[in-house]
Amino acid sequence: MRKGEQTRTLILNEAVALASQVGLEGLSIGSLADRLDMSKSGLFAHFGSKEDLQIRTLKRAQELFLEQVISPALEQPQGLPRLRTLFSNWLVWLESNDDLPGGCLMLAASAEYDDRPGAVRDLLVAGQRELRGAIAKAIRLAIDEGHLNPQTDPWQLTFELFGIVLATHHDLRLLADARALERASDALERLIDAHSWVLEPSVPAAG
Amino acid sequence: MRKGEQTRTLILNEAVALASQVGLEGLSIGSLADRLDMSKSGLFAHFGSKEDLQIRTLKRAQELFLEQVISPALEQPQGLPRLRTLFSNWLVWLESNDDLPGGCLMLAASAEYDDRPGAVRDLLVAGQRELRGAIAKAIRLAIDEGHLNPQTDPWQLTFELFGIVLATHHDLRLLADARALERASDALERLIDAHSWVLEPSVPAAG
DNA sequence: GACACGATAGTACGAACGTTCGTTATCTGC
DNA sequence: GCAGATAACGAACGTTCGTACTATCGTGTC
Repeated sequence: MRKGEQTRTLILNEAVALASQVGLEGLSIGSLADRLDMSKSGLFAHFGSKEDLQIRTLKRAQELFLEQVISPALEQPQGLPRLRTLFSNWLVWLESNDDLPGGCLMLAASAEYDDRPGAVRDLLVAGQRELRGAIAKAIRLAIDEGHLNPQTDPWQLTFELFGIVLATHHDLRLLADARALERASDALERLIDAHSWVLEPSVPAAG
Repeated sequence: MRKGEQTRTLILNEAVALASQVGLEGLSIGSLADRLDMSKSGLFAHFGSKEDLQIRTLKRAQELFLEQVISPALEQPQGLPRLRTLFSNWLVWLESNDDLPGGCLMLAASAEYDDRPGAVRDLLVAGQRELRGAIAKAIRLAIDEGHLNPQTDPWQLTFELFGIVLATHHDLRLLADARALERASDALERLIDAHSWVLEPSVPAAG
């Protein structure tokens, strides 16, 4: 009973790494077995189907994200500190190659499955909804703490923050441009500035 | 000679549509032939290899992007009008299902190939560099026209603008959330505001 | 109208895919 | 240390993949 779960975890960790590079669809049972010096059938026995393997792999990645990005942020005080920690953890998650040599698996899978209905897509949507909710909540708390302007729309700010993360991931991965991290930080600060308390609203010259 | 190019164009248009849904890697010659009521071998004869098909498909999509997004924007006067047109054309491109029922092929392919070296990836990188350059140039012209603050970093603003587009694509595709378009517009306006001329810098209450 | 050539179809191939099977090896609880 | 359960194996299934070779069809030209 114990040995089974042990190797299953081993398999899933390798699956997360491999899928981050070739995608959840490109993840093949044969190549995964080769990487682990296992037989194809021996590996397959741990999962009823390929879809099951894909789902468990995705869930494992979501678990890692929770451990490495969300949870540490929740230990920070409410408001901007928590929000900033969340963001910087997220950037580390994007560039860290320890568990995900091919970048964030959820982002890769989102692009891969946005037009493929099924359990994998449903899981992605659920995870994304949860994540957006968590960010919006953190923003709401920052408003409550007086760190952000109460006119701030949490969902709008969440949207824009997510956009920065996406652009960072894109530039890090496709363009291999490390400046993306600095750009992301700058963008975050400008975003926070724009939603901070102001004595006088800014006055455009023309308009 | 003429018939060949004609059907090749037909094939590529269908390939763009199919690849936007299943990805350039998921694009298979057999299924593409079925869709066009052609034989696999007859279709294959038009392309020396699958990679060639993938590359031509991607180039066709880049062509469409140029026609539908970039070129119309260049007909607008320099500065913010051109920048706004570029952006709104881009949003239409994202949601329009005429040519790309599965969303922007370049964005999908970028996620798919960011870890697969080869000609496809090289083409993606080149296209992305070109696009970023075009946006940055439009921003520079907006600065020259006095529409934007001369302290604006064109590359930074390009990065953030691209992030909004990515977030919009993500929300439209994965979450099927049409509000993304409004969020994108709001985000763009805030971004422009932040880089417009101001009489007095905004003063945060705390800091 | 026949010829030539490009365009399409047909067939076959080796490899890889996910999956199932029966068997063997290894672990675990008594 | 034995018995039963679990884990891993190797082989084979049918299907699909990309690709190659050959034959037929359609079209444009003299």
